[in-house]
Amino acid sequence: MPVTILVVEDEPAIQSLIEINLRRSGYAVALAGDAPTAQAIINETLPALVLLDWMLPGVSGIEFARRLRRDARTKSLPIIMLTARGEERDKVDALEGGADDYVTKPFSARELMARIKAVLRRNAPQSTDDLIKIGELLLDPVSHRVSANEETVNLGPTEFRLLHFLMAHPERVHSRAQLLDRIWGDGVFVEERTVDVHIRRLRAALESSRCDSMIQTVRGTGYRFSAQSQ
Amino acid sequence: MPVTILVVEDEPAIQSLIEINLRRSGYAVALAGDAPTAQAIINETLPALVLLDWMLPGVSGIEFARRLRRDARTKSLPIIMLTARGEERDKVDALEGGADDYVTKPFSARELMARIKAVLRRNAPQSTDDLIKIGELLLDPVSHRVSANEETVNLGPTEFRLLHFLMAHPERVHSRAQLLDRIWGDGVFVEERTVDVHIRRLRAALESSRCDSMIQTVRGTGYRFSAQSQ
DNA sequence: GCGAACAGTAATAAATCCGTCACCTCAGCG
DNA sequence: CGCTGAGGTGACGGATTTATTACTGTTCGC
Repeated sequence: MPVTILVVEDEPAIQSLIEINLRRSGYAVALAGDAPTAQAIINETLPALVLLDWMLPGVSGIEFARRLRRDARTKSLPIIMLTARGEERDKVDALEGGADDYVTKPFSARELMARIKAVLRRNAPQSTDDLIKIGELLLDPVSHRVSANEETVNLGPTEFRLLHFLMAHPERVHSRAQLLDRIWGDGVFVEERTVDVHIRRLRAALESSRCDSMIQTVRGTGYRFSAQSQ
Repeated sequence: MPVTILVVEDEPAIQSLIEINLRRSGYAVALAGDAPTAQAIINETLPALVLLDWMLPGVSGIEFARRLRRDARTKSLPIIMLTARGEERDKVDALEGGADDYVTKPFSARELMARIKAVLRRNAPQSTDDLIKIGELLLDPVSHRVSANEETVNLGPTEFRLLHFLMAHPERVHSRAQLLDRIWGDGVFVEERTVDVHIRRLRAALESSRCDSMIQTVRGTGYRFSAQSQ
């Protein structure tokens, strides 16, 4: 059973470009030029992932994403946003609107495929007690231990939770707000910049094993944990 | 008797490397260089887990794994495969062949230990009357005795139960609440800080044999018993 | 009943950690 | 090139978490 990806994009050129690449990578593709069509397709058969253009005729992509998040059936349907270059606000809105990732146009086919794969992978059921190993970094939630290249990494409680979250959701940008929500908890009032400081402390702890490069800054948006450097 | 792990691996260097690490973590070890020997050992005494190299002379590891899965007596014997780096197909085959987990070579001792622990935890109750030896520490539930480096360690009743529990569940953080539940009993009302005091007393008793470092504090979470320092 | 051993509590000391702020750096842009 | 805003960095004071010690009451064997 092939994995189906729904592409919501109004420009035919881009649409078919994406379609070709998706098919070549072995995905089944569903196409929609606007939100209503997309909604109809989703009602019919739930795709594994939605590639969603920010600019859509009628209902905007971000609005559509929010709608999907509201509906229980599509609540956890992974969404990747396609945004125009440089529109920082778009990125922020996209992530806060519930997108799992975004890709800025013009994008490379390879990048898009990589992100799709990453999002699909991370959507696999993750029991929070499993060992996580990414690159040389090893995190064991059970013994509450982190090591890199055989060496123990010492972390404070917050840094540990931060790293755990990041490694459980790798290859994905997280806004500071999201990180605060997921790691600090819901009703906590802390400055967003506090995240920076903990990121800093985490990086410092990973520096000796050169793993600090896995924690990457996405300017204007947030942070990302990634195996591939930059 | 402690938990026995069967290592099936033809390279002597790797074999002994694994053996040393396993022993240090408190496991008993059985060694085999090929499938027939391994089979003989298994027929003799069922180990708690099998570490199985993918590349074996004669019968391949994967074939051996399948055979174990076919036999009723070894059907649910946990298997961890050792596969060569990067061979994705191997991993898939290994898991489909019935392995519970796999580790790619070259692997870190730490990772291997963590995975073994995880697999054992998944399908192992614990016989509470077995002799436990981890590092230099030896605890005998039957005679109610503890020794370290041949020297007897004197413990009060609560300290003994605490150490027993910790050694029965090593490499694992326990919150104070969990410890109170499991060691003091369910309906007991005691201050959580009391745990600290008993940990202190336990450490003090282990100090002379330098085993106190095995009882580790995990700030913000609880305590952990571990063979590896820090 | 007496003393030793032990458990639990509380008070105090010590060790870490946390959140902010101020200041610095640097990329992106006109 | 200089501006501007985002992120990096280092320091600090307060807050939290643990360690340690002392103390009290209890149990149990004798």
